[in-house]
Amino acid sequence: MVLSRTSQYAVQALIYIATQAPGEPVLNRDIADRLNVPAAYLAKILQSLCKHGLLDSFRGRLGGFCLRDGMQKTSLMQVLLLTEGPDFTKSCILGLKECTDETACPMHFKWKPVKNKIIAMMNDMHLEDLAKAVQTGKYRLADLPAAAMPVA
Amino acid sequence: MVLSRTSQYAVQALIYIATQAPGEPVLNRDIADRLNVPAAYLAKILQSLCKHGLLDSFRGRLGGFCLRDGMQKTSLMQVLLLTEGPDFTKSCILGLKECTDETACPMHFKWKPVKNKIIAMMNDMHLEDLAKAVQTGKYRLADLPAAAMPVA
DNA sequence: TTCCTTAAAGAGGTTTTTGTCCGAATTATA
DNA sequence: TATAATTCGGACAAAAACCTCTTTAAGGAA
Repeated sequence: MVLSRTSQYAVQALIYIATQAPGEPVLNRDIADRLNVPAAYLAKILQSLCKHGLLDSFRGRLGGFCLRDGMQKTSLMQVLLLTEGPDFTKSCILGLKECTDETACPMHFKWKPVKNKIIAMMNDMHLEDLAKAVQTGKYRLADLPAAAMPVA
Repeated sequence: MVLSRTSQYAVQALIYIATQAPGEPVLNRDIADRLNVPAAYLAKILQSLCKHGLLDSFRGRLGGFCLRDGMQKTSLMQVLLLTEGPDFTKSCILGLKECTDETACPMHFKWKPVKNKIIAMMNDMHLEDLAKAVQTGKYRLADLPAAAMPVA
């Protein structure tokens, strides 16, 4: 309804990494297993997050990914601007290229405050806090694995 | 950010049709021109809206599409449930299949009220009202045509 | 009846998103 | 040094979303 799958994977992975001991690289495979997400695809996403400075990566034995120093405070908005693109906050719900208070689509003034709530929410949530929430055990980052089915 | 292009085209077209004289079929071509949207694609969308009972269609001369009787009161939510699918209102922002108050993702309780605002908004807006808003001339359904560029 | 106009239907094409695979580079350790 | 473990980079593949084309059927008008 709001985020691409790529964004969802990125956010899940970042939160998961933020729950792990800082400075201890986390394996792509472990993240993928934990989130139940395609590993090769996730690797691409993590690489991209590295290029954008959110993560550090280490090759070879004991390699993996960890949050770049200071990036625990990253807001979801910062992440989404990378994964959804810089126009993430600018979109008209009807798809008009130009939709401002002056030249508005008929939904503009109803949509605007809601959109602003979304933006405020994304600005308000930080990896750190989300990671802590997960660490309490009250919240889940991924669906539970399906129960093993008996073989007919 | 929220709606597929197909949904955007559908909503735009429905509002446009609602601005036209009831009972007077509107040509697919006219709608497409007016909204600056691919005509053949729009035709598919309108056909689907017919099958779902929002529109009536007429073939041959003086043919076209018009709102089915009574459908001026259709809410955007009704439209979006058709174009985005029945899970439109159920989605977890992180993509979890199950994300409820009991088994929640770490964003759940922040996202929930915002999602409910979106749902309320979509339930609140009806074709009729949006059409009237457009008829005042204060709101636009499509981008203005690009100004003709001088040739070099 | 014949012609023109229109939507219907279905096949197919393109683009974007999502996902896979493989070889190369890098690193710790035995 | 050799080996195993890991990310990197690029090419490729599959699926979904978006869009086009062609033919057919239907309806109104000359």
